[in-house]
Amino acid sequence: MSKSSKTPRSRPIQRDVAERAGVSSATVSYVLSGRRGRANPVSEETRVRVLDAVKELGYQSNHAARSLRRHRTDIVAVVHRPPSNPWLEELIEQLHRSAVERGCSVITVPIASRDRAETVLRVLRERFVDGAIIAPDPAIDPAQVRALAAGGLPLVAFDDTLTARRLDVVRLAQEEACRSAVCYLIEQGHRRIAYLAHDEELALDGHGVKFAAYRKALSDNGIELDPALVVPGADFRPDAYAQVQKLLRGSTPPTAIFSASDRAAINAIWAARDAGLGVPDDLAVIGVGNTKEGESVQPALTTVGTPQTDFSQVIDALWERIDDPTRSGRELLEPWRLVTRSPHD
Amino acid sequence: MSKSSKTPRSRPIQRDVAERAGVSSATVSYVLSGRRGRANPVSEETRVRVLDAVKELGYQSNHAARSLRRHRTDIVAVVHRPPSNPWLEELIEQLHRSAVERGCSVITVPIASRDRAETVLRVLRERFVDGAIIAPDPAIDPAQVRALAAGGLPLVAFDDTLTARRLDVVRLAQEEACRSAVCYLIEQGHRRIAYLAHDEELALDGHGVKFAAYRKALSDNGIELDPALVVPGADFRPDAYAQVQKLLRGSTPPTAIFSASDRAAINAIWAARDAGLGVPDDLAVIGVGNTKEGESVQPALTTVGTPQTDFSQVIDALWERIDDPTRSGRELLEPWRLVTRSPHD
DNA sequence: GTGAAAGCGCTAACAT
DNA sequence: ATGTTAGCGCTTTCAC
Repeated sequence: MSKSSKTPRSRPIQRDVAERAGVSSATVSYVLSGRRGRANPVSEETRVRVLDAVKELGYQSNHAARSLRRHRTDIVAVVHRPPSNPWLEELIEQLHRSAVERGCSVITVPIASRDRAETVLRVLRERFVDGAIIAPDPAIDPAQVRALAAGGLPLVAFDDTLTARRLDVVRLAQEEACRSAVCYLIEQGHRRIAYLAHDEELALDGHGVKFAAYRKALSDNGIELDPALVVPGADFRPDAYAQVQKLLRGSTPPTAIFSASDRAAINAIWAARDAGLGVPDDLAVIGVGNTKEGESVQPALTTVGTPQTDFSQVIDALWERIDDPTRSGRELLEPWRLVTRSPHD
Repeated sequence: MSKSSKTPRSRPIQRDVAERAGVSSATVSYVLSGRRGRANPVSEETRVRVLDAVKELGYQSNHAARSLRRHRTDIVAVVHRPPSNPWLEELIEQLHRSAVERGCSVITVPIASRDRAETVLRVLRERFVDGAIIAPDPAIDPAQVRALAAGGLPLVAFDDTLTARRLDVVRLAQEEACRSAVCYLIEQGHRRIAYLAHDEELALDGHGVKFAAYRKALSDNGIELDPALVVPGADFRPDAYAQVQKLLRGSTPPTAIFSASDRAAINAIWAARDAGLGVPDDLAVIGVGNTKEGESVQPALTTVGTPQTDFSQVIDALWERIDDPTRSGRELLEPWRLVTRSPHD
């Protein structure tokens, strides 16, 4: 009895292909993966026979076995907190384009909240991926990012506070940019400035950088924070619309809004316009993200964000770190800026 | 010399833990993964020793090895075409909640265009995941979905035409619902109805169901299709705004718009309002998706989509198929409907 | 140019 | 209650 008559498997394996082509499993591997490092090719005749057998059997290589052996998965991840946004999708798109050249696939790992991070990060911890980019403001404890990096996982994180130790970090200088945005409103004479926060930011103890920037700008200018002006809603458009609508109907409505997302800022503008208010005369609005969308609102949205969206530096940093995981940490600078736009038309 | 003095590895492996705890590698496995099927537990004392060793060494199990052995990865994927949308994010969120109970992680596989599908689907073909949900209108050739299912991959696909053979399909009856939406506009007396399409739909030869529905509704009512009224822009808000703005400035502007997404429909409404037109009097707009956001626009958006967003049936179908991949294909019905909303307030 | 064989790190029978 | 052992399916020396 030959080896071939083992218990029937659900999917064909390399050995099945080898037997069908009348070669060894090693040869099949050479044909499919190329003989790395060696110049010795497989003869054209065998190559064809193997390829035919592959097609006939519908063979697909087994990823687990391959990556166990090769110590790499050829998959990279983008870790982010939903909801998605155009900035993130551009990052993923560019990573994708770059990844195909390396024969690498891109997946995303959405993490909705910190309490869920621990379980989901298994995908990174257990080396399911060769490396990852961590998008700004993920729902992950910084300590977990450090732990992943310390574990040797190639990582590039958009983060302003993490030390660039065993990972690369991209500095956005979010707090400074956000502070300048709120100060800008104050310079325009605004005193009652509302803050439209991401839902999870208000839930966290330490609060996030954007809220910190907001508070700092107010206190630096001797303005007392009115808790009634700090509301959630930056995550979802309908929430933003409803929250702003409620604010504007209040007894002492704000004259300006600083929104943690462009998304919400735009809905704030709509809520104001639907309430019969002029923007920016009756209500000034500043968003965060510098998305294309902000350019087509009426009036165009003043916002805070990265001036450009060329992620090649970031992506290259990831590839380099994957190729040399022990490389010392690097710090990239893509500082956010205040992008003021005057009403157009 | 004991086995322990092999060449130094980058990460500790089970054997390292075993040696440190003075037990066998099998015991470590039992402690960490539980003794599946068996009732025999590990003694409390060894358990603690092993766990201590794990912590001291910072051991993380190797996913490739584990899944090679266990024939499962405990990872499921959601395949979709960017940009993301609230409906999709709700699906992912619910899948997530359900997955953690099974000790399963969720990843997403964004596929931007068909020509990129082949390479990216490696993640599914090579059994990187235990199963997948394919969101509506993915950038994948139906033949590829069939091939994946035929290969034995547990799959649940939102699709109206695929045969529920070796996969489960969720029928949305998109075309019928979209047709009824366009017919609704025609009944209101509209003759010049524009179609705001997803970018890739216009690029494809066969065109998509939404465009087909649009054409059918027009021809059924004896209205000739004006190519000038079929424009892309449904993917990105600024594009939608610009396209509608251009349409409205044309010599013979449309009186109604059928948009392939709520997202774009809402921007169509704003383009109209910004152009000084009344909605729906001067321009009627219908979207697709039945998103929450459509409720807070002024006027509220009439749309086409799933009335509810409880995905438990779909998610359960995935788990059942993963547990029994040979189960015959099932057909789920979540038909889209026309959701008419009159101007509110 | 091709094959034999030794693992990659883990789990699960089976033995003790 | 714990250890021994035989692989999972693949890649990669090394020998021919």
